[in-house]
Amino acid sequence: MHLIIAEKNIAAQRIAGFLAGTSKLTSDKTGGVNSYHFNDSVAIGLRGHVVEVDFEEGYSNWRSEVHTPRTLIDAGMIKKPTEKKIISLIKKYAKKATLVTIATDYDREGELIGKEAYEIVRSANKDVRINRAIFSAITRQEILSAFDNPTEIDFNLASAGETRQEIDLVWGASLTRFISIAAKRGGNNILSVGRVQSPTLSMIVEREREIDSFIPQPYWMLGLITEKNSIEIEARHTNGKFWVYDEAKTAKSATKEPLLVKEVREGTKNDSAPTPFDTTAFIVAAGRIGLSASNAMRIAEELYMNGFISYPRTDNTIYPPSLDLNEILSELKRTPFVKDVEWISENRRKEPTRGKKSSTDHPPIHPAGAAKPSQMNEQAWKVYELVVRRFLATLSPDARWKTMKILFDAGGEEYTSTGQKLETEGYRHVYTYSQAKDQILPDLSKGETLPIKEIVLEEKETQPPPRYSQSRLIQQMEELGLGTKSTRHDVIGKLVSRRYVEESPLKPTLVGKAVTDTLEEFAAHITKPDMTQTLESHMEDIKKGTRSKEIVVEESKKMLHEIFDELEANEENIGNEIMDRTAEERIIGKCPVCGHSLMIRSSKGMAQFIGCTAYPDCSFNIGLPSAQWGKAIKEDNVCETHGLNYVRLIRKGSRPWDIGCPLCNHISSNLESLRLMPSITEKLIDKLHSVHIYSVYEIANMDKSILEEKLEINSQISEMLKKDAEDILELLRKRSELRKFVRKIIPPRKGRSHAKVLNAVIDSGINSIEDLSKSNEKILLKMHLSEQEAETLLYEAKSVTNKELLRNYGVPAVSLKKYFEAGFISPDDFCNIHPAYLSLKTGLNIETVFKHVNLVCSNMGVKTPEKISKKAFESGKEELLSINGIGESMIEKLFFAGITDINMLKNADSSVLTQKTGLSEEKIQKIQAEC
DNA sequence: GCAAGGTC
Repeated sequence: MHLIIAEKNIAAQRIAGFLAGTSKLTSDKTGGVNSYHFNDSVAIGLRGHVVEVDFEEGYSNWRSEVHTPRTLIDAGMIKKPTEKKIISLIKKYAKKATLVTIATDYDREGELIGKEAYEIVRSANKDVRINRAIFSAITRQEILSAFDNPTEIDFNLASAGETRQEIDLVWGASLTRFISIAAKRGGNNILSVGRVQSPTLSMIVEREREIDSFIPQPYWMLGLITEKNSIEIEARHTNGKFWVYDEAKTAKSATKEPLLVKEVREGTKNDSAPTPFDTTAFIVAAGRIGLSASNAMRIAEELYMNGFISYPRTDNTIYPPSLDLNEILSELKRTPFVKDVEWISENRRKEPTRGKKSSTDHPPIHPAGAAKPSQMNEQAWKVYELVVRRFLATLSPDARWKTMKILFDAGGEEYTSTGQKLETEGYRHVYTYSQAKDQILPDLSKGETLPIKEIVLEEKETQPPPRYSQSRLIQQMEELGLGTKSTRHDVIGKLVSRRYVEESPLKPTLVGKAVTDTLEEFAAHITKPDMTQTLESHMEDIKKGTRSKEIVVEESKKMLHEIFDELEANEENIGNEIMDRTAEERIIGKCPVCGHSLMIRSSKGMAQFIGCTAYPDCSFNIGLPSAQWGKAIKEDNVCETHGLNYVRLIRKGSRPWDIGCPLCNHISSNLESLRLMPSITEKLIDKLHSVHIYSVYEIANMDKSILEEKLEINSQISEMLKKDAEDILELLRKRSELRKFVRKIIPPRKGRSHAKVLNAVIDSGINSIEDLSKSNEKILLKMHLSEQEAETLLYEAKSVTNKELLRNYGVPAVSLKKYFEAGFISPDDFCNIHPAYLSLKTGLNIETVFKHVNLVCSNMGVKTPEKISKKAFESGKEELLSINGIGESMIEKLFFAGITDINMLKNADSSVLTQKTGLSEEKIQKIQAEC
């Protein structure tokens, strides 16, 4: 059997399709992994890398005293399977295979992925022949030829890839751990370092430094406006920027009529049709139509999966000869772009345009199938259209512009004006993304004179360089060789999620700057693109066989050790420096009480709050929602009233929660509860606010004398306020308990949120679970509840309240559970139902039951029933059972009536007993007679 | 918990 292993499922499917030809092709799914069968062959797709490198066991604890970050440098490495199902399926087929062909992508990572597959095959089958098929496009022609002329795996090339993996892991992991530990950061706040991310961050930081240190220079621009045939013409002084005002002014005063046309230069300008899309060019073009890099890639991936466009991750800008451009064109006739396709067939250029980079991995991004707008959403359609139009543009002729440049003389001062007109539309007919702007000048001829309508002297300023946009940064990364076509856009996402940079345009945060500066000082190598460039050249040597992986890795490790010498000697400084510089990230303004700084802080667990840096001298603080709702971060906006930065809670995978000004939020969220205090007045609230007391909690917990002093009130009022505050706190506590309770029991339904039910409950004066338990179903039915729900809620409320009451009376929880299970849920049950019956139903010892009944009754002020000893109780029961006609079920009824022995039965009044037991008088008299 | 590289 012939086993074919491709890099991904779709590739396996398409390869199988081409190889099967007219033979029957079937597919099969095992454990979520597809395989494609034809003749005696099976094709399976990997999922890129199916194993990953990691450190051997024992290095997972970051804070280990023994395995410090430095020890990672020389730690052993293992390959961990990441796609176990795929691996086991490959092993299964490998055992039966007589030939295995590795058909992964034709680039370095593809070769490494191929080698990983090779090793998996070998582990299951020592002898099977394994060859390699190479192709740059999954077209029938290329695939058939690749399988007709197989080669061998290039182990040198794969080894170059492994070198990269090891160096990346060792540098990345050791430095990430070191710097995170030094700055005391863990969990979501680690400070990551890497060969690609750190130089990328450094570029953003460097740009920000240029912007910060930029000193704008004033300059002046001189221009004039003239006119011919009512067409206005603007002309600029040929000096360009005047750096000295006086010079500009002199030139302006010298500018005099007549305005003489000195020269008219006409020419043409070629406007080349664009080259085929590689990933970077695609991202840039998508950026121009308003898509972020990651969105563009996500959509392109979708279009690829649905067969509308070719593989979107490529470095190639030259169509391979095997790509049938005519076939694509005829396919596109079935799209709304049919008119453009027809135009191409009449105007097509001889050869398609070609870019500078040809690579072996995949063809440039091109349309792969016809699509209609109804098959996808609007954004996806925009992307599809872009790919189609770009493809058509690469087959279109260049555009041509007619240009005109006029030189004027005005009293010895020279001015110039340029115009342009699209002469040949060319590719612009189909590629409509940049508008062709004509700037038409009227016909002018040498020697002609014109009037000067206006002379304009404008003061301007030089501008700092702009911050990077995502696509500009991706272009820059590509130029420097950082990252790959598949990873560049992810790197930016990584920097954002580490909170090193903020998006659009990219701006470094304090953390980003601090980390970059530290690395530049102590580990400069990893902050520069040179590291990648050197690595690339070493990998080239490994591929050629002139250098070994071992030597390259060893050299790299040696260098990293030297860096660690410096780092470890300065660990404390490095940590303090980063912590100091990033503290500002959490300072949101001045403390209204003492003027020191207010800072976002977090305590153990999930609690977070805003506190004063002068604590404990100043205890001003504002509580924030728990971090489970999101981590509090400072925003740029500042509250006009309080001068504090806004705060927002961010959590992965959810929308951010905007708190706004934390003090405004604090005030408004506490106002309602302050107003619940009976003794409060609006005037008093203003007074409280003016001395920075905002919550009931603060009043309740504040020293009485301090409260008097601050509010200038007497002891009587302060006492009242504190009493009120304590009551309100208790009320709020109970309400919050009630909320939780209702939430737990009543499921939310459409049109009936928990909030709606809860508001109705509180509005009707129910403030605690206890209130609820004393309520009735009629009231509850008004609260958007069904009868069933009202009943459940009432029952649960009673049960919770009673349980708490009985616990307070001293009934132990374990016994309580038994009473509840038997259906005795209220204190009344304990006083009204005879202990004998309670004991029988719960299985609890009679003496224990008496003890509990005693506790409950005395607490409720009810007389306790007369005690019976265990011995008397048991013998009484036996006596009763010995009477003819008394069985277990009648014992239950007798116990319920308080009859526990023969004597009591004999002396009982039969009519009373009838009532209590529900038995007929006749029957009672019969058993009484048996006694 | 760490990198960068595949792919979904």
